[in-house]
Amino acid sequence: MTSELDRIDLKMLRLLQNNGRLSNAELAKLVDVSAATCHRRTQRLFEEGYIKSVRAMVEPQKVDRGALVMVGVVLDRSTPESFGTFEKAVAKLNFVLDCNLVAGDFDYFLKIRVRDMADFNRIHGTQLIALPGVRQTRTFFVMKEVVDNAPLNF
Amino acid sequence: MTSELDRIDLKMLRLLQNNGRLSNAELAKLVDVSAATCHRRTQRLFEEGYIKSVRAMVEPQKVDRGALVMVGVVLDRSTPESFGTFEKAVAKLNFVLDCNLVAGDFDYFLKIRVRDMADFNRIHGTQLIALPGVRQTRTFFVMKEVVDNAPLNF
DNA sequence: GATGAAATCCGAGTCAC
DNA sequence: GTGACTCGGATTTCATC
Repeated sequence: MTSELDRIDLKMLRLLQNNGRLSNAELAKLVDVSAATCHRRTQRLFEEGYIKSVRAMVEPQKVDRGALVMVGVVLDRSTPESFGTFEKAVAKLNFVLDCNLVAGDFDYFLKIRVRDMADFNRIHGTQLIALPGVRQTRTFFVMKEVVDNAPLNF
Repeated sequence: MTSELDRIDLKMLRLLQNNGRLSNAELAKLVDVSAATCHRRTQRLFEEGYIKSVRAMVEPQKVDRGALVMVGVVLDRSTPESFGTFEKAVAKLNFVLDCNLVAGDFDYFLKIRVRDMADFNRIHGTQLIALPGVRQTRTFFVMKEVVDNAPLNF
């Protein structure tokens, strides 16, 4: 059963979001509870799904994925089957970081990371416009990343 | 000095990206090196900036930030000062997860997380259109998150 | 139900090689 | 790069409230 989070749980979540490598002992000191209690509470945050995962944030430039592109997609038809087919296909593309169904001028917005513009153009021509049901795409090259993946505020 | 990554380093990066809680001992087994070697290599990945940080991924719905919104922004003027002022102001808004300067019909794209639509409307009226130099904004409410923050493929 | 103290166990970090 | 050793933290037990 998922019960409420108290002030200590929230503080732990914020601390772990900003530094997932905190040891249990360190975290316990920061939130002023015993190591045993801290351990139990952390377990609960995982078990009850408050923390989905802990992830090392890899620097994209360092692994040759320095180009970020936003792509707006419009589908041919707005049927549930059409959406479903498109979504299944997109989920397999590992260069797609985000894919969101939106209300407005586009059906979907994609956030994509690739090596460079040439790489994107190749992928666009071979994989994006080839996605099922795509009528048109609009590409927005990112010229500067001002804020990238900021921690969640809560 | 930043030298190249070999096959083992890359494998470690991928493993840590998918599970930042892996202990050094576990990681060492997975990449088939001794714990001491694994430890030194991991240190290097941090020191040389391959891993920016390790983050607990908090489930937005669980902390009352279930609404995701993409916002396209157009500025009044396209001067460096105008961009700089806008960017400084945006960086202070803790509900902004991403902010990217793009080429195309908009100047910036923002990715925003809030409690709900009512919350967004309040924020839009009081904080977004009030950002320095904003001529217009276009809001795309996210109706379904198909892929959210997928791990980087490299 | 929750907690913290203590006891055990295991891994991190450091050493020599 | 490996293996060993030491020390500190992770995890469990248990008494207590």
